[in-house]
Amino acid sequence: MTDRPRFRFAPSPTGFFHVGGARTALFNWALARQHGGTFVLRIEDTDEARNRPEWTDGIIDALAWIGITADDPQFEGPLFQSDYADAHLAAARRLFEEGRAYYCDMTPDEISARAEAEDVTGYAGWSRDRGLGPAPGSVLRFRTPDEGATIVRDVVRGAVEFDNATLEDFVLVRGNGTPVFNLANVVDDQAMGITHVVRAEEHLPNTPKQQLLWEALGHEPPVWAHVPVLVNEQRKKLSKRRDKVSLEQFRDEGYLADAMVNYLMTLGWSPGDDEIQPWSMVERAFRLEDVHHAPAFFDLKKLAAFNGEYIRKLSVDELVTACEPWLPTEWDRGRFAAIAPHVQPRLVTLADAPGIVDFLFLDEPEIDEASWDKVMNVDWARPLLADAIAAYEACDWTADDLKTTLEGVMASYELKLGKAQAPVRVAVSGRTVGPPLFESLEVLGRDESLRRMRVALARLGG
RNA sequence: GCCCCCAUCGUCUAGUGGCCUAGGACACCACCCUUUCAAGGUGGCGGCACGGGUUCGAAUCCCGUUGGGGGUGCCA
Repeated sequence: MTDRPRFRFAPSPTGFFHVGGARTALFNWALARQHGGTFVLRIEDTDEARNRPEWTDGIIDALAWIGITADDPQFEGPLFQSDYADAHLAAARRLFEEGRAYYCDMTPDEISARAEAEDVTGYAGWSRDRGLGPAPGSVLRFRTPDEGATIVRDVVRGAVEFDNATLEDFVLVRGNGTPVFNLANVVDDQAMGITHVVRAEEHLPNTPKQQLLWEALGHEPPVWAHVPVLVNEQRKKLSKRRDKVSLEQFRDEGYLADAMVNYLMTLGWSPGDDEIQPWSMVERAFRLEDVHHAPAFFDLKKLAAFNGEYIRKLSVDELVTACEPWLPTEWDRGRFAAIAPHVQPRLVTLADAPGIVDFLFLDEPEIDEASWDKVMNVDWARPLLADAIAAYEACDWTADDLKTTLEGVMASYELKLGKAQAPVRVAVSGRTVGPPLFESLEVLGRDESLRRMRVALARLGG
């Protein structure tokens, strides 16, 4: 690798940050870090994006969330494609003057008509020798070589050969005078001193054209690397329409950045037998050469498993802090902290937290009728509840004591603790499932717990 | 149609000619633990797409087939 490699990440703003883009960014970031290089953020802005600066801010925020922070010395940007418009046109002019490109005044309709008539696919260089000059409505086309092959040396795929005869004379500048993606892209990369282009595989077919442009413009092509795309369960490229692809959405649903980053890095690459690895390790171990070649399924279930694991690794303090955005403002923070150790192993996402312990904060528990019917429709439910209330009135109100006391009560019913705790649980929480009962009671407090139990008893006709 | 890429358990992957009776992770199943639900522990199920070569030996190399995907814009 060159001394100070420069990697570029070139998203086009769309109002959300694609998880596939996040992975590509991470790959570039790891490389830049381990080689002391630079991560260049180039915004490939369009007219629409130019009018929406918040889209660019969104990209920067999303990158920051996954640890790629704009104030890091190895981060450069954002740079905007639109700022290089003059350079794009200057390059086009130069290509024309040097005979590497030519003007064509055929309309798309004329082209398809002639292609059909001559039974060829696409544009067959019909204006190559017409000596046309620039004119309104005319496009500038690149004169691709007729013979030989363009060989793209790709770090992950090896040498990929494209027969030049199959490369048509592609458009460089549109009829309205604006440069096309391939031209702008190459000119920008050159202007920004990019040495490594690491991007998704969908760009591979564009690469021979871009490589030809690099050479025509007098530069050595960069190091290319095309990483596999992310696909859905139907093995199709992840699409915004039908797949959950927005990084912001995962963030807002309570996925941890560390979990997301770790999971994303296992798509197309593996850190070894232990997949749960901190970024500090991943950053050192990642190798483009080791990237897998086949598309990878973005598996929400595995992401969820990673997230749960990362949540369980948090200290209780960290967990409480992390949950903050999802907690109703009126909830007592001390009370949440007290029960937090017991919600921790039950979380898939941080957003799940409130739903698990809401009964500790509500004035009245929300009684799930199905749970009530299931648990209370036994003849021993009412007497056991009555006995429990009586025994609890004289109890120390610690989780241990609450458990021992209930065990004393249930002895006369010949019940196991699993059964005996059910009516109490439903009386207090309204549900059959939830955090450990006695710890919950301790946190809820004597008065409120007993009150709820009495309400339940009354409903049972006691 | 044409061009390009790809192919190991359901999924993500390890594997670079003998360490492979193919390893790990997620999911799934069973059991253990247990205060419900989780978490945790143990075990299990499950794969080299197919056909030809090359080689003493192939998941690994070559060819073909089949199957997926991507690209084929005056989109990016």
